[in-house]
Amino acid sequence: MDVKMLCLGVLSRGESTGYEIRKQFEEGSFAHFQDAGYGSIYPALKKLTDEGLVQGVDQRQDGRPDRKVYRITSRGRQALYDAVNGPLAEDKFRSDFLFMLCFADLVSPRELDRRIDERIAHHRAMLEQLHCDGGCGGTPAGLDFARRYGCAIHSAAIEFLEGHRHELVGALLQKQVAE
Amino acid sequence: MDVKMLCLGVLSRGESTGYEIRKQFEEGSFAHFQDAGYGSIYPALKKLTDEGLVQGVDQRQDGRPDRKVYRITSRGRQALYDAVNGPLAEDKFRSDFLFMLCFADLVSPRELDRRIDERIAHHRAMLEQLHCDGGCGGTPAGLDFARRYGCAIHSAAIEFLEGHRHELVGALLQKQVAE
DNA sequence: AGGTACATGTAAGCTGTTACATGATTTT
DNA sequence: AAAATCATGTAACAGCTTACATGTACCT
Repeated sequence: MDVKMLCLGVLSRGESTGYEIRKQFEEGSFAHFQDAGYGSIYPALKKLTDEGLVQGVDQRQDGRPDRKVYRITSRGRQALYDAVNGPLAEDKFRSDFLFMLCFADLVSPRELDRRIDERIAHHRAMLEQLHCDGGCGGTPAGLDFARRYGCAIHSAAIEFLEGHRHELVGALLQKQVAE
Repeated sequence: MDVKMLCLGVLSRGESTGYEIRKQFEEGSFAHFQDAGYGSIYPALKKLTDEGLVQGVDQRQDGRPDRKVYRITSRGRQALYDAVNGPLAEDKFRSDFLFMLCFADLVSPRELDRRIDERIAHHRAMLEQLHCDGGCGGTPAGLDFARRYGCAIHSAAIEFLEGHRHELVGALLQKQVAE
């Protein structure tokens, strides 16, 4: 799914602006498994407009910058339907943190410990975010399932890191003494 | 970390060819959190050679195509050290599967069920792969930790999907009946 | 006879990131 | 007075993917 499809997905839940769509990927229900910045969202909305999948209407506001509210078209809904029912690309996951862990022997145990703390804090923040925007009755079942899936993964990560960090740091400290 | 650093990481564990490095990202210890194809590995090795971080030696083989064996240099080791101790980019995770789940109401319950089966099978395959290449005594502590981290995450994903799939499919079936 | 594994590389293209440009209003 | 929020967009660049080009040997 490219940024175009992601925007279409957000717009299928209701009209929105480029700025608001961005927030969905930063804080909202999609934040834990997708990402997109202004530099990809605005061009995507333009292309979607050219293809007739969305329509944008300028809206004047006083005190605030004008904004352009986008709405999905019926052709847009069809395109989303096709994409969701078509073949899906495999997950892509890249983690500098795990890469660093592979070469943990190059990092001081103290620094490693700090980084693991930071990492756990990050997972906790994600968990809180995911717990926040859930639960309200009107949420579609699939969206809520994806949210709870995210909770499960982040919880498991925290549990693993808290349960096993000492083994890693311990092993590295011992190695350091041996040298 | 770009593909250059990934190659440097693999080469820090011992000399290797482009072809073999690729396999590390497809089946080996890095497969669960990084990815790279020939089209990015070969150019990366060339650039690393130009920068003096690796050295490549041509090796003739009979019956098989000649190959070029790369070895990390001391400057290469320093560069890896710097990268691992420097600031790390945040994890990047994009999942078409989770995106599809968000719009599960657009997919038939039957098809959804099939896709969840497939997904669970995929996680099981990853788990098996991760269990395989682990455990041998000589593995550095960090590499093994990253491997077990992967096991924890994939296990949690399986557990969640098996434990909650019926709620999702059930909700969608009910909705279908209601219409 | 056809598929897979071995093995290296290039070129074009697609996608997304980063930095820039602009500017009012509200909060701290 | 400074920083954050609201708000849209472009241009240059970096990075990775895909397709192409080439060829042997082994397995079914």
